[in-house]
Amino acid sequence: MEIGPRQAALRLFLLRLEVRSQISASEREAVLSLSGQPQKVVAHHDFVRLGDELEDACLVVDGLVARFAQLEDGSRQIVSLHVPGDMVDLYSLMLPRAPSPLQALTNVTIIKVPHRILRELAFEHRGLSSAFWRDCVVDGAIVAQWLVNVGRRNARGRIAHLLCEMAVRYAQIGALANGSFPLAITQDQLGEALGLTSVHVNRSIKTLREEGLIQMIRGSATILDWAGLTSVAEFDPGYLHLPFAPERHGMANVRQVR
Amino acid sequence: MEIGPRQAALRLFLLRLEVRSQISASEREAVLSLSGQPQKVVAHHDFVRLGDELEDACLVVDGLVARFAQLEDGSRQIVSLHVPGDMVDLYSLMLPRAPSPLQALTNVTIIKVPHRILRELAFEHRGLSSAFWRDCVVDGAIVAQWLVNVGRRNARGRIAHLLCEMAVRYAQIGALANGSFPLAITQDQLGEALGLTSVHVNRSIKTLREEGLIQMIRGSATILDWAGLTSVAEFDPGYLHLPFAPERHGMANVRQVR
DNA sequence: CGTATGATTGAGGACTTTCAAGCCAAGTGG
DNA sequence: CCACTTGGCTTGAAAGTCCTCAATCATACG
Repeated sequence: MEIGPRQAALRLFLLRLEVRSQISASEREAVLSLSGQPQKVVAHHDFVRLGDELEDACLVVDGLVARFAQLEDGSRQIVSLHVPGDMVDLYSLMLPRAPSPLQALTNVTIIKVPHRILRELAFEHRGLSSAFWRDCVVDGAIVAQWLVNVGRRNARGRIAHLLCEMAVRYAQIGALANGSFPLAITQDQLGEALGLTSVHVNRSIKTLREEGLIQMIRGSATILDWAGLTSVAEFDPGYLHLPFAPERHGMANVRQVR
Repeated sequence: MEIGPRQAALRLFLLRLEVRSQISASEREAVLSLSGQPQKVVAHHDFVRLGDELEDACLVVDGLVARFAQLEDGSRQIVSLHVPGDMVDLYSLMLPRAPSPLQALTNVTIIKVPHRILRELAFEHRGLSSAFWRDCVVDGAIVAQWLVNVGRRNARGRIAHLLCEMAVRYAQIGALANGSFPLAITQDQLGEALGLTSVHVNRSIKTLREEGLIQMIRGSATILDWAGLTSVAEFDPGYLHLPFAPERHGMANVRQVR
């Protein structure tokens, strides 16, 4: 039997909940039977605006979604990135008035899952209530790591750290192979996430490339030297609360001789 | 009847929960009867270390507490600041293995509230469960704002924004009067919070002072021109989810003529 | 094939850091 | 009561990182 995109996204969502929390069989079923029709959003469209009164949370089915803030001069700071299986604004259950807008960085498919249903689930199932709460907390911990990244590292380190994080997160959804994962993000958007200009992002990527650590072409990132990159980034994946074994993705934990 | 420091801190904690969530009378009583003896921590001491297995959450009774991250070179990034009435690591209910260390920036009094008791409370009282969850989410939203601050604003703007935020938070606990509040933080620590060096913090504070916007002396910050400062900071208090009326604290919303 | 979006590179300037020194207020001990 | 110490604040000069402006290049697409 073929499974649709909705089912696939729900499985990813469930899988991540299970990695971080204890989920019972009935809770598992409840999550997998969540409703909501997939809908498409074109690249660069802000599909949630600041202050919107939300009645649904967005589950990413396909593509890359960003949560961001915008200043008066129009410049943006991306505050989090979301891959398929992420419930982008699960926190909106607690803050239905959107505290940050959401943008589709690429063409995206999302499912709007009604708050009402999520609340019912959390009400009926203690385990899911905790799991949702915990996921919100982990999301916060990731933002905190980004703050450390932007506050303390130089451009090269910031990019390295982001790439490490995204590699682990793409591994979790089975989209990391031979060190490559589909990071469909422009250098402009990377700059918005890292507190840099696209020009400087470009130069720093060049440095990392010349060091033999990474490669980035046409929406795909490849990590050539996991040990080297994590060392540059001072990356410790603990904060993601995901299992990760680099050697299972063609990223032998051996620093190349240069 | 005199109330002890524990009772005072619990009242501040409860007050903030009530501002952000619907709390029933029985829930109110339950919060106020939380146990835990006050204990003192001397300035600069890291009283929670990375990876500690926690069995309590820390409620600040007095002083200023910081959550931070430390890099290999010893440099630190402060990720959040906590004033009296804040349950610093409420999130530890969901992540008992400390994801960030905690430091006393000043001499501090805290109460360690057992997770067990908080869990019982959340289990018995739906409203408290939501309130705790929501508070975790708001804490995350504050960190996200800090990320925007560090990622997008220059030193002057960052300091202005932090001062605005802390003014609102001190107002909430009744510690803002005539634009002054007790921000007992060194310029070194300010730098650690804002991704700057203390030298540059110093120069930027000087600028703000010369512009007639603020004054900072001996552990006390004074906002001389609220409108001017919020304008420099592009500050919008919404993300704090606290009530705030500047004119009630001797901070008329009128920009001074310079 | 022209157009558009994103990547790349150069040059100059702005903001921030580093290193170093001096200052000031508060606390300590003789 | 006063030298002495200490932690934190202040300032100067030089260097470094990152930004701005601008032009060129590459790739995809209608």
